[in-house]
Amino acid sequence: LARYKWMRGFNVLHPMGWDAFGLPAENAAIANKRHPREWTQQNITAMKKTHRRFAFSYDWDREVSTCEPEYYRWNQWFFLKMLERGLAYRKRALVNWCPKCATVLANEQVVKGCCWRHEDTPVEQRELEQWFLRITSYAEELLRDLEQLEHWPEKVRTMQRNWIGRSEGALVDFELEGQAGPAGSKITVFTTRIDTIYGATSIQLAPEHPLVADFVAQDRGLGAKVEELLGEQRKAREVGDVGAIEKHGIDTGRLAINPFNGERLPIWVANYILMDYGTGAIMSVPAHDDRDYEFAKKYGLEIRVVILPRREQEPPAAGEEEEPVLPFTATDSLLINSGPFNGLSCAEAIQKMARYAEEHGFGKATVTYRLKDWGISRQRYWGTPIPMLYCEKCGIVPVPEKDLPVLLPENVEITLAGGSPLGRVSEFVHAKCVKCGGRARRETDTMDTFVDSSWYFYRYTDARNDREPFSSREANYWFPIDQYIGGVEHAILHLIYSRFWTKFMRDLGMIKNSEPVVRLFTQGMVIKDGAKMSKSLGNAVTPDEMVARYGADSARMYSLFAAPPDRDLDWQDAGVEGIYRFLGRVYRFVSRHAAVARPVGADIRRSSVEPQLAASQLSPQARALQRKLHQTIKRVSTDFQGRWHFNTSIAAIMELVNQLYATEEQKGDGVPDALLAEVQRDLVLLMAPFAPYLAHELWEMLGERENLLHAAWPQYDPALAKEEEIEIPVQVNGKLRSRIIVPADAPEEDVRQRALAEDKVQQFLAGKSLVKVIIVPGKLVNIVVR
RNA sequence: GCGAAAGUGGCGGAAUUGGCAGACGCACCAGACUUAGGAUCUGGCGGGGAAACCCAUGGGGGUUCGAAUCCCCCCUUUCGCACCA
Repeated sequence: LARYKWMRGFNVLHPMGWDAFGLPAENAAIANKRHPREWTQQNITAMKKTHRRFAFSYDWDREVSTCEPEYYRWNQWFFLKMLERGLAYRKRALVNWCPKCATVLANEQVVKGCCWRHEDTPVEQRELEQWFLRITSYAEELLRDLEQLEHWPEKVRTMQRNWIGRSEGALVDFELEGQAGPAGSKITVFTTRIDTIYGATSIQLAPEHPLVADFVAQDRGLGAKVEELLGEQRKAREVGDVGAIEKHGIDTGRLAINPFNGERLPIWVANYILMDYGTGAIMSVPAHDDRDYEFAKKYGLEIRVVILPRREQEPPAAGEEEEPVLPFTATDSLLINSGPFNGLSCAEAIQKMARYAEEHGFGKATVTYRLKDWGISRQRYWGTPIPMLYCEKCGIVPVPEKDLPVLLPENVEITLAGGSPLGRVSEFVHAKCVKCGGRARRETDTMDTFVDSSWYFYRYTDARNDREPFSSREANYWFPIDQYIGGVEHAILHLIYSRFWTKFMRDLGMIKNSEPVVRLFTQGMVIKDGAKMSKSLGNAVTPDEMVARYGADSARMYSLFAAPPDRDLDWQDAGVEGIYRFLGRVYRFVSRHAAVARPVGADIRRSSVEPQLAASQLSPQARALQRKLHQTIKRVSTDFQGRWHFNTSIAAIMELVNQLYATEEQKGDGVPDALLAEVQRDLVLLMAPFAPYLAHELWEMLGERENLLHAAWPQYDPALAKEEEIEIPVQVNGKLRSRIIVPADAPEEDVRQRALAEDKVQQFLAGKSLVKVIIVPGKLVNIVVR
């Protein structure tokens, strides 16, 4: 895979290092078979072997692996820093569980109800004690700063915006009538439409709402029905289609008081209310909310209109509907039936009513996010141990900084049995409490490996540092990253975690930047017969086979030629063969003509062998070749600097080679050796990024002594790239009728005369009157007649 | 349902700003060289037509001297979001 990624041409453009690649993702069994360090070492060795051969600009001294003890230490150190600042906490929660991975997943790691690595495996919901990182305390900033990431794809920014899901609204307390239980005596609802509160006709609670437990305690009959609702909701979640759930609810028989008008509203429990959004409780306003309307219709609840389409205070005209069509959810309207708030616009009412609630102590304006805290506990062998102890006497005790790192034990019996693999290693589990010296149990969960990837690139700047994660001086020199490359699949995973981590490190005073990455480029995926190629799902295309058959150059060059890198690539084996043929064509040409170019002792740092070949002294054919060369250098160079559309770069090189063959066919008439030598030399340099093996071999064949990698990139001369004569299409009324060949710098009047003089043009002019002649210099002539 | 991106020959794709639609490659056809060709080289290759010419960038309108490109409506595909209160 590493080779493949390289073939796509991305790693070579990455100045700092490689991705935390090769995490064994297939399944927990494979993942846990070996010590992560061993696994990674193996990968690094393989990478080095591959990259030495291809090597461009890697700095091997900076090697970092996220499973080195030093890396564990700093992960753990960061964790303790978060703990100190209240950003890491432990709670019992319903979490996503992938049965294949045998581990917990964060919300971000669930795709359509399935594990992000096993798209065919629905996640289950389990209740577990877990460690969480409070990414939500950065929600506002993570959202706001998206605005300044102007060099990120809009798509990724939108996805993050949606994921954070900011929503402005209000909290309102409804007092409970009757006996209160341990969960308290009021229900707090979250609403974005406080302006409709006079239309509320019931309260709906999530089945897991704490108050529901109180109700059940007081009314045994309720319990079973609530369980049923909860079951329906969990099932819908596992299927990943909460939206399609059929709404069900039960009346608890209890009442709550609307603080605005003192009305008593029935309290229901419903299967479509989610405990983990807002407060897990809503006020139901059937007239002005689609879902509430559907629910009220089903159960015959009262529907009360409190918003009317705006009518500028005037009575409706004759025949105009008095009542809006329900449910009426527009907000550019007026309040009615709302006591003192009648006649206000919705927007006004939202403000005033929230303020009113706050003044009277039963509510306030607030902001809610869809983003939830990041659950990082994983029940795997792979990962950084969470540095915590559970003491029988002292409770939860962090491992002190001086005792870090807590390392993974070496010899672990790996099975797919439930629970953390570390839990079965008694030497690891049994520990002494650092506070009281008594018996303590070590945390046996490890951290999500996304923790590793959240800051690995900072470590690259100072990989050998054993006193701190990295020095601020180094990091501030290098950061933020100018150009980051990866797939869109990390839009709300890695790319949001690492933004969070960066902001946290900034708040620790370690770095100055608030964002890790200035420019983000998301490359397309490789698709073969509809199947996509990925680390976790395996290779739809087997690079090794392609490499064995056609060589790495062909396979790599094809992958760049077949589509621009930001688009998905539809892999076709026949295409690789085409490139293979092209490379053969280049090889054969240079083999035949290498003898003209043996610049013994030539200065390798000069951009060309013979830059001063006077254009005027060349035969037309030689001049054409020279022009083509300079045009090609120009095209390839600008593609590298601009859009990275290497497919067109390669097409340009192919055109140059085609022209070389055409020239050769005509017996090379009048092409001086010096020119041919220059063309071949530059051709090899242009090809080097795409076909390095071949380029190196041809380079030697041309008699070059020094390493190709040290040679300067060829330069083009705009004057030599320029055409002396150009062909200009001549249109009549926008239709192509003729072409004329004129000197490139011909004055407009000449072009006009030539165009009008054309026979074809005259034919179309006959019997009509000339309206005007449009001349786009160097491009075209359009003659308008009527 | 909401949002975004895309739709160009038999196929992958070119056309950076409104200016020759189809670069480059694959596939296919023909020729050359050959004992042979699944090698190589050369040529052809959007559709219709004998030709002149006409038609063609998902469909329909529009702006313009001129539209694959800009605007409006519609269709299709892909991706993201979706009882988020």
